[in-house]
Amino acid sequence: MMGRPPCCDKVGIKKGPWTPEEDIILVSYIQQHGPGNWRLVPINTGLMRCSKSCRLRWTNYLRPGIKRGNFTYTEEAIIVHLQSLLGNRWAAIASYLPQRTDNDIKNYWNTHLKKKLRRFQASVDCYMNSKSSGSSSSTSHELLSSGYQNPRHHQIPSAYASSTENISRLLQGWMMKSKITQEDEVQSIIMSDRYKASSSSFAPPVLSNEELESLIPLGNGSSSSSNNNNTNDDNNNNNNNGGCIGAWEKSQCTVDNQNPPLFMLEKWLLDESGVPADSTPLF
DNA sequence: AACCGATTCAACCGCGGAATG
DNA sequence: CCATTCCGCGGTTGAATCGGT
Repeated sequence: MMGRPPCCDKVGIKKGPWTPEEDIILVSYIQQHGPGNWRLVPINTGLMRCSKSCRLRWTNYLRPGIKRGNFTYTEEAIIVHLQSLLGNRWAAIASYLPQRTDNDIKNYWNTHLKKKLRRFQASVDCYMNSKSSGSSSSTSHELLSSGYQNPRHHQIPSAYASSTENISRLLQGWMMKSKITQEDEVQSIIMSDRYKASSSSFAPPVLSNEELESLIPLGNGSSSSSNNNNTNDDNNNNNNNGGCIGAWEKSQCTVDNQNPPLFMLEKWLLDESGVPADSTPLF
């Protein structure tokens, strides 16, 4: 026989939102067999879902250790930073934030951060124009703190989101039965071969919270004339030698005529998150 | 209270690379 | 190698929800 055995056939496949009953079936199956081999999941469980849908449901909502709800300013800054380095490689970005899924990060970028960036760019343009005409005495801080508020930023999770959290909680500890901490567990899941494979050629280090935070040096005003028009290919090159942090450092000193330096954006993000820009540096 | 546009986010789709025989 | 299938990723969709009028 050539190639792999055929996937589940597409006849009678159910689509749309998952029910709690389906979640329980999926979770208890994975509890017994572990994640992976998705082709067999609908066959063995009787779920009328395709293997893709099962994998997506598990990786994005049911697996233990997923953090839902509002993104912190630290997470925002990390995402902005990594997006500038890696482009829209959400899986790679998500590997730096083990508690967040690529889908969540992608959604958050598209619904929140992209708008913030646009407003930020507009503010900077406005500031640059007023500077060149010499007509304004506004500080960049005043300009960047332009009072944007997302009315739904503190949205309450839906009832069923809570119930999936509960299902996840039931699973806490099943995967690594022994003495490891929950955080270790999350990281071990993320870095298991299966999840590592999802990052394909990109294999970043898994960072502790402290290390993550140390990646966000705020208020560093250094800049150079280097160009920030990173292409994805450029970023891939950076990744290949594990040089992500090196590239990161490069971006720290990066500014061009179109794009403001990242530290300004981070400062602005903090402003918007209600963190006093001039308060004691967090890191 | 009812309508309507805007927003969010869970889920789907299509593609490309990896894996397999 | 080649054909076939699996798997994971990123882009997109659309139902649910929110806020304004």
